[in-house]
Amino acid sequence: MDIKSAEMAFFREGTTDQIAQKLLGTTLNYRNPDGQLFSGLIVETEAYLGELDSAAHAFKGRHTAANDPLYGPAGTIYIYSIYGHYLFDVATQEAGVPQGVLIRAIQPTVGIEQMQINRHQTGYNLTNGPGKVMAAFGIHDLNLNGRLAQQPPLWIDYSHPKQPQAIISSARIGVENQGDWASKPYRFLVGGNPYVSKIRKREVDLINLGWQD
DNA sequence: CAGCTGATGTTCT
DNA sequence: GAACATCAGCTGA
Repeated sequence: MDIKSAEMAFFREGTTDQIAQKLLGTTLNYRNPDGQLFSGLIVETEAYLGELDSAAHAFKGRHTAANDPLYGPAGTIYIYSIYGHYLFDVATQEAGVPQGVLIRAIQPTVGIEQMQINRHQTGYNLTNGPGKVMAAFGIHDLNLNGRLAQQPPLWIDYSHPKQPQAIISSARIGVENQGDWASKPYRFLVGGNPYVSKIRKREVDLINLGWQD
């Protein structure tokens, strides 16, 4: 199997909720037009299971210009704008199956100073929410919508994932009134990591940040 | 720190 | 003109 096949397999291997969990501990990267690199460990994801999922953009097969990337092959980037913010998703199944994973939070590792400038914030507030991640990277448009997340300039590196001590699941955020599936446990997070959105201070692991070793 | 609320801009009706 | 996979700033404790 060549590298391209291996990369595609990562996203197609398993159900979308399994992929959402496998993405925890992998690295999200972005190289901006000035050549600056931004990286962070993915610490929170949500799975959206397509046509049957009442909380998903593709519920009942809804297919518009805006959500078209969800129908692309595994690894297709789906950027969605909401309330003036931009959110990053990746399609997880074969073309025509509109399932995907929303990246909700990262633990920054590279480009932190520029992220602080882009966000006008410091500390855990830098990237502890889906709109905050894109803003930290300086992405405020749909330019990379529909591109592949297996290659620069916006890509996921899953070659040496960091291992969570524990993966916690809960109901997804912000979809409370979106029907029967709203309460299903399709949100996944690295237990104890301080960059997880809405985590309480007393639940944070300040020694290992929720990672093994 | 938790909880509430107004601002926000794109998409679809 | 409504809906929305959000955020920051404010309040009260």
